[in-house]
Amino acid sequence: MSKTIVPARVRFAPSPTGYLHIGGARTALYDYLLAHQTGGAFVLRIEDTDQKRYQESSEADFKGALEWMGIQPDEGPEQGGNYGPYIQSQRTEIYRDHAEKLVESGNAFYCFCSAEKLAAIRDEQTKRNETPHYDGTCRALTPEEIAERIEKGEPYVIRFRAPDEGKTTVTDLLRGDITVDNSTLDDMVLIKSDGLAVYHLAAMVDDHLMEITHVVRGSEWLPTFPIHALIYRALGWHEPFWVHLSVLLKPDGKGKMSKRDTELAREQGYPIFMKDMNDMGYIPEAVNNWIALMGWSYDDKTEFFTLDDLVDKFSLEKLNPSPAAINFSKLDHFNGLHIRNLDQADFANRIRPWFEKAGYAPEDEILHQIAGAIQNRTKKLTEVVDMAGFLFHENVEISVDRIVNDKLNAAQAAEAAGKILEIFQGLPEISQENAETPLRNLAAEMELKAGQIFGLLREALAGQKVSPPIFDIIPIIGREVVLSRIKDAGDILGKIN
RNA sequence: GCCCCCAUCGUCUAGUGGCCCAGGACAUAGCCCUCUCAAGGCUAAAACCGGGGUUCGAGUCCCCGUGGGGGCACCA
Repeated sequence: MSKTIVPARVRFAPSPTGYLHIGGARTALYDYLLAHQTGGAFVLRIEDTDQKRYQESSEADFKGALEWMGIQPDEGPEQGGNYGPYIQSQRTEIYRDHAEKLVESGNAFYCFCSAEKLAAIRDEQTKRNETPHYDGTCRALTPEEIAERIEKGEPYVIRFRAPDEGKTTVTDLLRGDITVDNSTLDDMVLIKSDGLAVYHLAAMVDDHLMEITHVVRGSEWLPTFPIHALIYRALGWHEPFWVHLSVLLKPDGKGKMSKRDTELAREQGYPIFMKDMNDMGYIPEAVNNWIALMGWSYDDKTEFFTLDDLVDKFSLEKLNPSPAAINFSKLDHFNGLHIRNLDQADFANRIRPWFEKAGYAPEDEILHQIAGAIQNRTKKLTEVVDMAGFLFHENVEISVDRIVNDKLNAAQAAEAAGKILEIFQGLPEISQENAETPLRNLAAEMELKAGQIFGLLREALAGQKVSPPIFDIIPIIGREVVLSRIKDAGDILGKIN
């Protein structure tokens, strides 16, 4: 396996316009894996050149999400580094300088066309079934004209001058060479009339200046990829390795996640945003594993990976260029796997907040026992209170309907409860070893199935149809509670006829 | 409409010309285990988009078609 020998400097460069979602998290994860595998650096850069869409809360959300995933940046706004500042709004001058350089070399030009005019041109072109593109009006302006119009205070942008003849070939690590006709390339805006750079310039300048070796980004950048390479070349820079990740599709495979799908998923208990993962009962180990496998695979067998495994085994070569539909039921599966992989003390700590939120105050010893009883039956942490909350209750409310049926009437049930009570009272310690056989014998004696006795007991102790194993429950609630609950159940059943 | 990318079970995928009458996982169904629910074990059903090439031989290479996705902003 050819691993990247050179330490990779990789950047995760989100735009602070909302919450970090699964797709962004995947990019960040791959960035982290590549950086750590090669002993390079994982850089966080905030791309906030669009003040209209800016959301202040975003940066904290990204930070929190990465922290939760356990993938901290090595360099970034918070941790600093030798290539800062790491926030693009603080690098405006740098982009301007490079835009000027491109103008001087003839690779960019000033453009005074108004937004209205541009829109009109686009409408025309669309009507004629052409690809909307800049019509080149300002390409031939003389330096004098330009100086004059700037002097007059006319707003302007700086556009890249895309070549209009020939072809451009760029190389994506997953797809190989991609060649386009230069005639299909547009004169992209580099500097907006507000003086700020747009992505096409800012990201290229930063990637170069920050010595990024691998640009890992979503495939929505494929159409403008040639422009980006051309900007690098126009500046005389050596290109990084380009990796365009496949898009993540919604679960039915039809299109990428939209706002509506996001809400639908939420209603069904599935998270799209990383911030929701924890509240929805998912643990980061599982989420990382799950996310890593959407668009990447290791071999034909292995699917369970810890973060460390991933750092060790990740490789760009095994990335899959085709779009992948999100599969939430697989997330549930991985969550179960990773929960079971936790050691019991760790699991106990993870479930503690859930019981606390429900108003219980579990002692360490009790919590540890509960953990042992429910760990391998937990898929999402959201379930733990439903499964084990009754253990904290003063009393449980039994359902007679679940006990009494045409195979077992109330009188028999009451009798059975009484017998169970006698058996337990006669035992110095109620454990599986010394109680199971007597219970089974009781069932045989009463011509009942063992399941009926255990079902009755379960209802008496838990007030639930489903619960952890009875002999796991008993030591947790203790002998006194066990006896009194059985007695209560017997009393209730005894009053029915 | 134009440009670009992609194409193996319902879904995620293995497969880099013979090891593939295609392997694994999720989900689904059945069975076993079993005090319930899980977990675990076993089994079943389930795919190489179509057509042309190249080759002794194609899921694997090439072309065309079709389908899916992405993009076409002074957003990223």
